[in-house]
Amino acid sequence: MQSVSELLTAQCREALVAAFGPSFQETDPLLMPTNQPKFGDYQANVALSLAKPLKQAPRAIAAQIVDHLAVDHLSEAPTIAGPGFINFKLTPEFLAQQLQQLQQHPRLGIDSVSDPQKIIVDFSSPNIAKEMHVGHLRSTIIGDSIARVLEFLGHEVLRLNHVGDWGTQFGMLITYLREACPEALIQADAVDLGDLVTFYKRAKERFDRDEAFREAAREEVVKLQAGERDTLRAWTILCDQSRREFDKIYQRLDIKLQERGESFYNPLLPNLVELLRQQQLLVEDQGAQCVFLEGFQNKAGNSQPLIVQKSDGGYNYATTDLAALQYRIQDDGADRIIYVTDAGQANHFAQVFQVARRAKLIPDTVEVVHVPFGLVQGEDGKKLKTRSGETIRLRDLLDEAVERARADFLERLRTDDRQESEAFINQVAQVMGLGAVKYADLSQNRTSNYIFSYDKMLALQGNTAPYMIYAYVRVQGISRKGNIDLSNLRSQLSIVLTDETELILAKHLLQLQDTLKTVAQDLMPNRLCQYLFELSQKFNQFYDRCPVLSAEDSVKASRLLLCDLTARTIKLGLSLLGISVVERL
RNA sequence: GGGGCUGUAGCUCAGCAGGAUAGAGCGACCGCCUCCUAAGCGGUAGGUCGCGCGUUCGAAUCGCGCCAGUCCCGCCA
Repeated sequence: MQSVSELLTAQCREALVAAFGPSFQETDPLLMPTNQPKFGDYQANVALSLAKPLKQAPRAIAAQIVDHLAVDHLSEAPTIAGPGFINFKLTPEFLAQQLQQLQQHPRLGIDSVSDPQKIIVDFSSPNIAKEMHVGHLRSTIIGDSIARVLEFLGHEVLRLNHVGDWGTQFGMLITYLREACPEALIQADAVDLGDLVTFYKRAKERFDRDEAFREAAREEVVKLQAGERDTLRAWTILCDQSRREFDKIYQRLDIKLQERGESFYNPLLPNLVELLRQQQLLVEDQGAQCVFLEGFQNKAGNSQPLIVQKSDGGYNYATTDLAALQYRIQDDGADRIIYVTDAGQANHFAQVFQVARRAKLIPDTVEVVHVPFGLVQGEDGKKLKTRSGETIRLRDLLDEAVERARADFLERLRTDDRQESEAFINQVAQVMGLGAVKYADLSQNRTSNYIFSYDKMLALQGNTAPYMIYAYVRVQGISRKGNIDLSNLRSQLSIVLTDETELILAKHLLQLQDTLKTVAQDLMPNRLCQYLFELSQKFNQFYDRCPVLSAEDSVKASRLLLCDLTARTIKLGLSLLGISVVERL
């Protein structure tokens, strides 16, 4: 379906052309929702911006546009207000007709895109032999939501988990384990992941202070890269073990993604360096193979290098990312590649993208984009560091969230003197707890930093997942109470919108498509959260003022329709955030 | 030294392809359950949109400069 704003925009375009000629075909009418009800529902600001080129007064321009507007099938007569705004107020009849269409549309009015793209979303990406912590939560949840939205819109999405399963860290860890815990290297599950993390920290300490250890670790890396049998087996065991732990988390969070770690690209690295050499981008400096960057300077004011091959012959993660980029474009056939990582890597990606462009690895038709998010900070405003040991483990965080939701729900049951089955209580706790965690993260503009707080993350009131789930449950309550099968509402029922809250709700229901398109373009799930929160607010106001079941038949029918559309929209919207609902509370 | 991000109400943040009187949640205070579940609804209080200059008919939004916080910057990822 065409959205209301698309319909109005199209009409404005036609009016512009009719009034001022074909050269205005591409002029954006600058249509947007009004910020105040007294100005109607939408406003077109184009008249003001045309004042200078047309050398006419904005209000006079607006008048000419209005003269050529044919919008009486959807709006009351447009008015010119203030310095030259054109205001539109949608008619109740039009809204009713649009709602009817929505009701019959299997995807709530959202058509699949006509030009599906192959899109890679690279997210989550924990490191092998480390535990997932709150820092991984943001990438995982934001990436998953972006993938869900793009999938729903009809794109072919490849969700890639670019796990850290290669490199110096393994040299350290394996070297350390050889002496501290050799059984971990030959036998699966000889130690658990928590112990591995401890070993990793100790290995890192040794690496930082012990020259001989450092040398041994490097040799181990060389063996790994050469595919030496012992080392490779140790590596495989470590990876398998970590993978099982990750999968538990992903299963719990209902996140699907395909693992393709750094090691996957390892065989491609020599060719990539060779390619850079052929492109004459490579410069040897102090034994390392470098590409000197444009626009990046070091302290001395000289051009900064991106090292693609170390002086010892090893490769860096920049090399891997370049190889991955090449593979994803040439072999996966990606049209758009999205990297969801913390903002601290902005420089890195800018550099990698620059070198890739200069090496002609990125055709003009392919979009590569870093989707950064702010750091997870402690209460002190400092970055939560893995090495500090104060990091909160992801699985503990999720446990805590579910436990709090459960305690809260039990308290409510006690207050209302209700009895419920254990299974039901568990389900509510699960949905509410995990929903709260995900929503807390997604509802923030991802670029801002995130000060970690259990209390804020797990709040169950206000702009939270439970608020929206509650609105959804209210609709299901009406359905149960009235014995009404909402999925079976008569499609030709008449709709009468009279109360202000009904009109406001109806208008908001019709904006889902605009919202999803924005999210797909800007990759900002918080816009969808904002939309759903406002929808729930508007529904609750409607619910407060407009009885449904006790209303007379014609009114009741259209109110049921509003309820059903609201519930379906909330359920769909939350699902695109990776959040599920319950049918009752 | 260079660069990224951030700075909006007591707190946490939306808004930033320029648009009419800057919004929400939490917290505070005052109301609303004989009526579809109050995880709800209504109301009050609370802001020199970090500071300055500029572009513009119009700037929280764009540009430049400054201040503050945070992160990154050659062989870790």
